[in-house]
Amino acid sequence: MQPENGRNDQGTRSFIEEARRAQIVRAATEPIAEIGYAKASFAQIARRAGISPALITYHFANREALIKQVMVSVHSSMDADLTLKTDKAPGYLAALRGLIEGYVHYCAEHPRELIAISRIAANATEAREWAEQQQVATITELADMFREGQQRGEFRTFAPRVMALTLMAALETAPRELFEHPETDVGAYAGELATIFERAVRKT
Amino acid sequence: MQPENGRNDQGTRSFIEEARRAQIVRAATEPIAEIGYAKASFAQIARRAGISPALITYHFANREALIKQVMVSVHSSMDADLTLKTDKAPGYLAALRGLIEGYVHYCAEHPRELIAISRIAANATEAREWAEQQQVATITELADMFREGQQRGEFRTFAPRVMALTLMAALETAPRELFEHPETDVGAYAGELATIFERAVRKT
Amino acid sequence: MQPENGRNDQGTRSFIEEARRAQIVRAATEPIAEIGYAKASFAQIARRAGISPALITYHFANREALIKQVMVSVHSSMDADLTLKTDKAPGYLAALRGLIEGYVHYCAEHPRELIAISRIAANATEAREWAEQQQVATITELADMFREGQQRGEFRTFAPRVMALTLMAALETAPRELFEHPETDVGAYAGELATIFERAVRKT
Amino acid sequence: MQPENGRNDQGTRSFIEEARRAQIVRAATEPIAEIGYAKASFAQIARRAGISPALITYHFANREALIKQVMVSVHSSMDADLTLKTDKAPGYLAALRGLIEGYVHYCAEHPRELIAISRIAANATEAREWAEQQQVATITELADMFREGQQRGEFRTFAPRVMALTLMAALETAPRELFEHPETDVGAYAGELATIFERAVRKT
DNA sequence: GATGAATGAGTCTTCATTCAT
DNA sequence: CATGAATGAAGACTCATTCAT
Repeated sequence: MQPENGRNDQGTRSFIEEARRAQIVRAATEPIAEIGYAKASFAQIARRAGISPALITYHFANREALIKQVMVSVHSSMDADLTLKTDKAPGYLAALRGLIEGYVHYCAEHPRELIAISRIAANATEAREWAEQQQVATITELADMFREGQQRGEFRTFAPRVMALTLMAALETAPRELFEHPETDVGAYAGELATIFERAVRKT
Repeated sequence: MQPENGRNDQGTRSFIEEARRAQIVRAATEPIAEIGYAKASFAQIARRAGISPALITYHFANREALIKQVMVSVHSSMDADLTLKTDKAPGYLAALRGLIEGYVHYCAEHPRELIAISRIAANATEAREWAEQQQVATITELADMFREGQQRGEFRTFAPRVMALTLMAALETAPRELFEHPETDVGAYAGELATIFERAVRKT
Repeated sequence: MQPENGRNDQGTRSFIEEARRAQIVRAATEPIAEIGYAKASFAQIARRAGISPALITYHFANREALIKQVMVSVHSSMDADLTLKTDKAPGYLAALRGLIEGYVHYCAEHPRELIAISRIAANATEAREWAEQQQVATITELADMFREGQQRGEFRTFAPRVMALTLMAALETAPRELFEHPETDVGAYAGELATIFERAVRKT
Repeated sequence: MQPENGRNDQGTRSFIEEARRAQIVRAATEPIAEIGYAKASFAQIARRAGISPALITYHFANREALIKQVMVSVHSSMDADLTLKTDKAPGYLAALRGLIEGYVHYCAEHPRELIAISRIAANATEAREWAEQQQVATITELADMFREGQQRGEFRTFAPRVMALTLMAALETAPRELFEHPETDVGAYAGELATIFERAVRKT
């Protein structure tokens, strides 16, 4: 009998429950990144996790739910990592550079996760909607940051949303480049990218 | 029976044959853009084209062949359109601006096609390989353009490949934005994007 | 509009009609022998005949009808050939030898036709029924021949039907052997086979 | 999901797994014998087995695998049965008679199985290859037996291969005759057939 | 908690057959 | 007479999902 997908009466999940879910989510990431969303079947994922396919359905209501959880997990662990690195920058220009370099380095360390979520975003309807909301939020945050930078006089006048979109796009293209060209000098890549946007936003 | 996938002895296709192929390719574009590559089944495409699923197989050897043709068609009509608009720019900075603005305007006119090929590129093996070669070529061209601009002294010193990747990413994000926010002022979007890269590459 | 499958008001077929049918039947034989009954599609047959698949349906009511005609044609041309060679044997033993040797030589000359009909017999229901009637007739004839030979005192006492079945089987296995082992000495094969049955039927 | 076609880590199959496979193989035999290899679809077989077509794919990698298993199973159970009956014959003539009579009696008991494999052998590529190897081996064995019998002086001089082929053909025609004429006196049939070959091989 | 067995819905594809031209 | 275009029925096969154990 299903545990109403892992929640008991208090809506919480047991420890072991949570551990299994995490294991499955992790096991799902690689096949998606490597053979694509469509071919990453439960059979594939289960084999990699060393469990039976039926167990996936036991822990996740359906495929969409699992896929969405992959997105959520990758996003949240990335957020956790990046929040540590950025926050305490001395100004907006510096914060921008910090953000970009932090993200690029994160990409270099977790290429598969990020490729997986890009694959998911291109396919899974429900997960994409969630991701789009996230993205809307992120873009809004970035745009706000740009706007504030402009108000403080650190940034020139430009359309914050266009800049935010462009930055997002530039960041999201990093994982694949780093994955497909592992010889890339990550620090240089990060620095160049930061410089591009620094010049794009700064006055003069 | 099959017309050996549409080629007669001279390797040509009849007019009606060509028209059907084009119709099917067009009909395939929308579902791919809207519900994703994986769910755009023959049944979906055929329903939208008002034909039977078997007719698709009659005109295309298999799914991959259809999908690839979608890519090729979109690319070639885009190339045709863009080639007209660009070429005769008076310098590298102007060429860059012309390229960006031209592309953005094209996106505004054909958002579904471009979204479709981005979805395909994220999934279809054979079509992706073709698309990746195209992309590699495009990036190389862009990088070459940047390099030449540097040699002519119009551009500052920067890593051409990183700039090319970033530009590609920025361009490829345009269709979705314009599709999802139809109220966007296309001219302004194009101008802002061009300015971003202008500042990113120019000296001073 | 269909010519009621090639028959005009008098139930006859025009010359050209007949020629096409013969051409199609001939063209059908080889693919069946070579790639098997199941894979010998109209497309295959039509390509080999240099006509369109639709024309086959135009001349034959359906697949079964074509297949059956292949059987009928092969049988009748074989009968025509063998009748010439056998009839005037001086006795039953000699007739038996003549029959066997004639058949084996015919196999050596027309292996594909005979392989084709064996393939058909193993599959096509309607054609098989016709072939079985033929076979019943042939076996009856052979059995009658054996019975007469016994009455004339040329043959020993044995069950004519079992002998007839065995002879049929032995004859029908010849085409494949000759086709797969083209180096076989046909005359020797025919002689050995004739001797086997000679010894099986003769007195002492 | 699929049990990697029925094999667990030790390469073994569970009892229930094995039982289902056997059931499916049995269920496949009849349609093949009755309506032919080509028309014995998964749907047919599944209906007769009282299971869903998908379950066949669950237990067998693909159609070829199932078909081959039918061949293998029939052959092995026949071999097991015949080995018991023959072996201890006092001489080559007696062995020959024992073989023929044993086989004919086996045919009388399992006509459908033997008809099925003859149908398969005429069609299925992969299974046919396996069957042809078996047949080649059998013919070689028979030919060797004849050759030895000649060396021992029990048999007259004749071409062993032709005799072996003829015997094979005679044996393989038995199932159909016994199936279509159930009133046949099996013992008489077997005896007559044995006598035919006895006379064909013996000296004098 | 976990799984092996089973299935139904859905995939692409093949093919004989139809029909307007 | 002949065919290119088109289709419906059927094929094997995939896969997320269910359920008894």
